[in-house]
Amino acid sequence: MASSEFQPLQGMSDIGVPEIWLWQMIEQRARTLFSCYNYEELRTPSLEKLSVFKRSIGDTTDVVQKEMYSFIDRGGRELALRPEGTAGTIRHLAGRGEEGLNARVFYIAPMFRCERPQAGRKRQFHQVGVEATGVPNPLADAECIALQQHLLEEWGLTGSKIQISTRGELSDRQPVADGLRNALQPHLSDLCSDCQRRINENVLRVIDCKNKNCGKIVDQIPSPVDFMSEESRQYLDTVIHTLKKMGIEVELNPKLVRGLDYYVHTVWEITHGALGAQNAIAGGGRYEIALGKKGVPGVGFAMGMERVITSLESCGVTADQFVPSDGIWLISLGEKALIENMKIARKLREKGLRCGMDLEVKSMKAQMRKANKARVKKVIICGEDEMAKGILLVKDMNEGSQEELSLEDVIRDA
RNA sequence: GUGAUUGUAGCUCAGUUGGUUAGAGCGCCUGAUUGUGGUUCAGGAGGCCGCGGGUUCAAAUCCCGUCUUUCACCCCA
Repeated sequence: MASSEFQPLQGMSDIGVPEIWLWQMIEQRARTLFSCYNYEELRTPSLEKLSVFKRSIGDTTDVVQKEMYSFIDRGGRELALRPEGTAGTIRHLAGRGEEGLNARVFYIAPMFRCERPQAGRKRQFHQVGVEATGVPNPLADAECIALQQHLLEEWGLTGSKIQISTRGELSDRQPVADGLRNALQPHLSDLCSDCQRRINENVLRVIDCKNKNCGKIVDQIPSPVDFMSEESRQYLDTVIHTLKKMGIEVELNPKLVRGLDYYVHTVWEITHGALGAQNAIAGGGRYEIALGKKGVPGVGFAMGMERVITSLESCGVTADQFVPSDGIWLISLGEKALIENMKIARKLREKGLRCGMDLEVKSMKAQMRKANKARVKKVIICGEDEMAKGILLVKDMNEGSQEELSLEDVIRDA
């Protein structure tokens, strides 16, 4: 790409042939599966009031504080491009009253985060996600994880790992934070400088610090789950037990930390080795989102489509496997045949057949080459002889055989 | 936001210590006696050397800025 005039913005990309075939496969199979699980599609606007995200994702989270595209519009309103799908979805469902409190919706949509691009991280990226509202129920969480695992299977992804943990109930937060702080206090001087700061701001972050030294210390102290109530631990056990019965393998990881404020109870993450530093292809959890005086409880997940695609490619699922390869190419020998073929093409397309042709007179050789590139199954040759005889010469591109057929025969065979 | 890294044909990339008309492979187009693709052979088209400035007799090559690529930190999907 020589000139920047033709480039999209930093961290954003155009998606076309050939990758688009993979995207289409992913979206088609997702829609089909969601319908099997009784989820309906919901499309919310990309742009929302800033407060929608501040309140549900959390005012102090990095996503809100430093990653959002937010701005003041001409009317002086504070707006933001959505950095994730849950907040807008819940905003919508909360407005639907009672039926919104017991709904199942899915979305496939672009999200925006103004970060420095990196492997598996774009400024405009795409998520497929679901939200199922309703009071906390371990079976709902299990079903949600099962759906997600099923989806990965449909796409043909292998080698992914589901890690699960819990954040407990709201009332568990304080005991967990206090417990961790107390446990870490004796090791304070051995923690990295970031963690010394985190211990006051957000203790949970110490738990998943990548620093080796911090990791060793964290291994010695109790996990967050140990400080939670009996009920919270029981809830997680039920989720894991149910999944086991359903034949779904998950790995309990008490050190799993999810950054968004709205999570309560079950949280999980799906990772894949092909990814690099950003190794999570998906994340999910149960949440309780406050909107006005209402708290909307639910469970949901989001998967990063770009990350799913790099994972798929690493296990041999690539775009060229989904190239359209049926269809017909019309070859016209002479001006009159060109017009005749326009008429035939129209008829074939009315029957739902993929059908292409050159729109100017070219050599037969050139037209055959195009037919080959278009990967069509059959070629119809139309010239003076055929028009005189009132038939079409049909060539099978794989076998190389030719036969004379009527238009009706062609339509029936295809 | 911090630290690295990249930019030359549609694609993947060469391009010597600055030196004349910037190359290759793939792809594309045209042909190899009548109206037949994939293979082969011959020929051809196609470059703001990311952009702007500077140094120099001379810059794809050196310097500065800017945009972009890729990667890591941070955080997340």
